[in-house]
Amino acid sequence: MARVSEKDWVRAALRAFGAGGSKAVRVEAIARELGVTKGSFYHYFENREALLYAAFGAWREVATLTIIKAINAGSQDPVRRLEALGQAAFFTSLAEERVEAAVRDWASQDAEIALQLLEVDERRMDYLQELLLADGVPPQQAEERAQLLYRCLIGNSVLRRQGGAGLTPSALRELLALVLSRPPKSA
Amino acid sequence: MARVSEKDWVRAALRAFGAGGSKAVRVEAIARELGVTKGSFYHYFENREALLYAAFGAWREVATLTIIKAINAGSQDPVRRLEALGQAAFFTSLAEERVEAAVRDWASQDAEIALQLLEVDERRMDYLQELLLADGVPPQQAEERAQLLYRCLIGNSVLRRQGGAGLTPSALRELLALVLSRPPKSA
DNA sequence: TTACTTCCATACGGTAGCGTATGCTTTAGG
DNA sequence: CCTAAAGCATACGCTACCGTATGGAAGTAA
Repeated sequence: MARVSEKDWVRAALRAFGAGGSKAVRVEAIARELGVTKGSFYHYFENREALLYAAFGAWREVATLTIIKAINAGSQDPVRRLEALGQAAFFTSLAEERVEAAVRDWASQDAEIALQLLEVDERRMDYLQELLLADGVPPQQAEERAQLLYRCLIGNSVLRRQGGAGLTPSALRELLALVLSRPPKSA
Repeated sequence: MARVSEKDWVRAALRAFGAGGSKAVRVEAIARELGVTKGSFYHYFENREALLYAAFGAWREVATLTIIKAINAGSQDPVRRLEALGQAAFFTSLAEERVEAAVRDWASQDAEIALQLLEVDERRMDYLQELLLADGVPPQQAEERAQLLYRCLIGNSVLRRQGGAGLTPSALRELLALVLSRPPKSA
């Protein structure tokens, strides 16, 4: 085995993290996986917690911006952007979803992580709201529907991760039709 | 300390499970909490796994039926039932949500649990679909919207558990208005 | 009481994991 | 080449678990 860098440790930690949550990030296990011993680890990191936070930082950087940038790089039409976002949520790799789920799980034990995760969620919902506003949904509804839409995406991710079927394409269309509809005024 | 029953063990296990997931269900820790030693545990259970499955069974029994029965015991009007269900999802104790989240987390590691959890989800979605149908939503939309609504509830539970705000009452009203609306035919 | 069962304590062996101490290699600079 | 630092191996102590073996105490029934 060649030399192992700090980034190698973080990458491997993210893999383990996605596979089994924060408790699965074990120094000695990852060392074996990388073909080295703990000696390497404690050369780069203060302790196990430091590795976990580093892994979280790497995830966080990607989680908020990558998708949004990818969407924005596509069509200018907000409707198409919403569709693309739905598709992205639909086809996102399970590996990434497992990491995000593990982050949420970890957040329930670590207040600092919980705070930062909240910010990620806020930013994503703001983006959804922007798209809805850009499509002419009134402000009041746009905010509420962004909350609803985001919760649908989260819920869908949860169910997919469990092996349940994702949303059917037609249900996805229905979702977009609903959140983009003009206020029905009916109850 | 008085004698400790098998049910005491299961109850305590559920508490630990909700607090820290399946890995937090530790025989010796729970024994301390109950004021006994492992001797008691291994008298009632084959091993740790048996306790976990017993705890899951207890959860499962409640998770599917309790809410549905409570709703059905209320108003006959499907709209009011949906509202009540939204309120229930909104006000459900965090402790119960944490247990459910821990179950979902566990399911990602245990195929047997994953299967049974899938059935729970199916049953709940069927119930939602029934309510929508009973309110005159066309079959096609009812099925899709049941999926959407359920995902919203799951997503909301996830966010609440993280310390995020739950749905605002007005967003909840908007959600119900959307899933109950007549097919808008617009996109 | 006696005898039997249920329930639990004590003590042990074994594994997995964290963190530390210490020194051996390999690499880079001069 | 020589030296210093970076990268890593080895070995240790420690804790937290699981599971087992065994006997004792407490309830119950005759």
